[in-house]
Amino acid sequence: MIETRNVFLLGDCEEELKNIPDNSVDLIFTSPPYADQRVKTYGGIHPDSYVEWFLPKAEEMLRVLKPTGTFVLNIKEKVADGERSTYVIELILAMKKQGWLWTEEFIWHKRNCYPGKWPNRFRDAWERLLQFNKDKKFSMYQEEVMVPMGDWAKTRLNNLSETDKIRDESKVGSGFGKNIANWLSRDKAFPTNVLHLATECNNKNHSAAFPEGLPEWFIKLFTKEGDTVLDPFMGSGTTNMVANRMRRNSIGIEILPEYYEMVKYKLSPVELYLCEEGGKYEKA
Amino acid sequence: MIETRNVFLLGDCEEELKNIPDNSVDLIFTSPPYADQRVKTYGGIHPDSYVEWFLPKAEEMLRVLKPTGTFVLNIKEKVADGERSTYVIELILAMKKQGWLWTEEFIWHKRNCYPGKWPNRFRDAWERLLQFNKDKKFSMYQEEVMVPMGDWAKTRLNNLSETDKIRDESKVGSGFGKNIANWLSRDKAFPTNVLHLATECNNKNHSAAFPEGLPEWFIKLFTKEGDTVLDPFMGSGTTNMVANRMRRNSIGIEILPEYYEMVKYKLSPVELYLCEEGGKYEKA
DNA sequence: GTTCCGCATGAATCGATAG
DNA sequence: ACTATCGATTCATGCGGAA
Repeated sequence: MIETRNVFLLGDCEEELKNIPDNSVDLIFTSPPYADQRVKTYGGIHPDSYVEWFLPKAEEMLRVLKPTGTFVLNIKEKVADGERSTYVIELILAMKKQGWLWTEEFIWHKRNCYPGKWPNRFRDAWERLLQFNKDKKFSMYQEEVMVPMGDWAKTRLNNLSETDKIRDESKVGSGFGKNIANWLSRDKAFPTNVLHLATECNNKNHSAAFPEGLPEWFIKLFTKEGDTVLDPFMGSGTTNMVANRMRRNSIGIEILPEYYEMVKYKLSPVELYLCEEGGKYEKA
Repeated sequence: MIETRNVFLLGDCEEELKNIPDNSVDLIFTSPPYADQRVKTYGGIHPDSYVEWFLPKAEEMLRVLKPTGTFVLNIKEKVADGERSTYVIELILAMKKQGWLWTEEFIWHKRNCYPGKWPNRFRDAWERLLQFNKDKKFSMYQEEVMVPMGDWAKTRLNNLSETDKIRDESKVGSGFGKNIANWLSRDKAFPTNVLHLATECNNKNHSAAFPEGLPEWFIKLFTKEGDTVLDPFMGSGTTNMVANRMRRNSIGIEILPEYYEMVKYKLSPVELYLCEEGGKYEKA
């Protein structure tokens, strides 16, 4: 029997993070409000002041993260006046000055991105997953995401391939589509820093910012059972719910009471799990 | 009969670019030596001085590009001492100060055949394709790169137009409404800003920096026949060869005599093409 | 029970119109 | 002139009901 603890805090994470001890969190996974987005719900942060807004929060996150821990930041800059805004890359530079190591940048390829057509631009189908660390020696459990090819192939082929194969075949001679057979013949899939996940566009009470598969992958990769996962911009609590299911302790901070209450209602502060052969993450 | 002109220059592009007139190039597509990469061939540029090294060259490129033209820069920062280097994002900020517009960042997802494994990092499967422009109004031929629609289109195409009509009627209020013709007989969709191309695994007598499909896609997108494509870091001449095949004029600058000679040998300064029904890019 | 179809809707972006 | 709002455009996905 494993007991997993959930802590939910209501308020601005810049303040609420101060209630969390130094070096106590194994993974921070979050998707903050993007600049000028969600103006109605979060008030909206102007691109020009985004770095300044985020930096003190990042400072607290740096404090609460264990030296072996990892911070994964899901973010994407929007277009302003025909150009990509630079606040995200400015944030990277600023966080480095703050003491963070910018270890890696993963790409989340959104298969079902928002539609639309413009004369000067295609649809934006990717977001950044910036990996930051306190120390060069951090915990990483690669084998947890190096799943057998059987499962991975099904996912890849179901999610990706029918469309991709068609598109590939139309590009003969350009190097497209040559290597699909290679993916099929492997017994182990080696993950890369590119993730393919569809957004979940059909949620009930709320719109999830990201699919569950996203936090799940990083929780597998950077934590083990019993570790602690923090989301300082909890929103609808996707990260916490997934962490919970995977037998990790979770901390969530949310500034909006309606989201805070909703998550508290959905997830209990203590969850009990039964250890069973074969069944992972099964609730007791 | 169409005549296409190729110009090859031997030398440092910072100097050689000065031989090219103002506002004369429609597309610059290039993959410069990455910092600390290709140490043997280019001498290697240290990450700390990369921006400083690149900037005067970018200044000349800004001069030779037409106002309607586009600069596509294929680049990826390497890992140094466990961290991603920041010279690429610093370069973006510096080029903006120089007058460039950072219009878009495309992702080249490299579907590679050779996996790798490190204790703290997965294989890097993507590179940046940074799009810069001089002006907000630039030429873009989107219909040239359309891709087949997803699977659902086969069975759901009819329904989609129904759905769309209904959705449209809910917004009726003024004018003609939408153009239904856009949806009838639609079998292609516009692509996104994520490109899937396999790296070329077959080794030739040189190591190509990128597969032919990469310049081909951007040449289709940003130029028409008879336009001029420039690669200031020509290397083995992939960009020029593709441009040539697609009936665009090309300019290539290369600092290493052996590459320069090889390309001159492969590609003649003037190519003649026969215009035929149905056959695109067929050599006379 | 499968499969198929109807349908709603997304961390989007632009251009026109209104204040 | 400059900003805020709004309508138009578009494609992939999952759910739920129908065949």
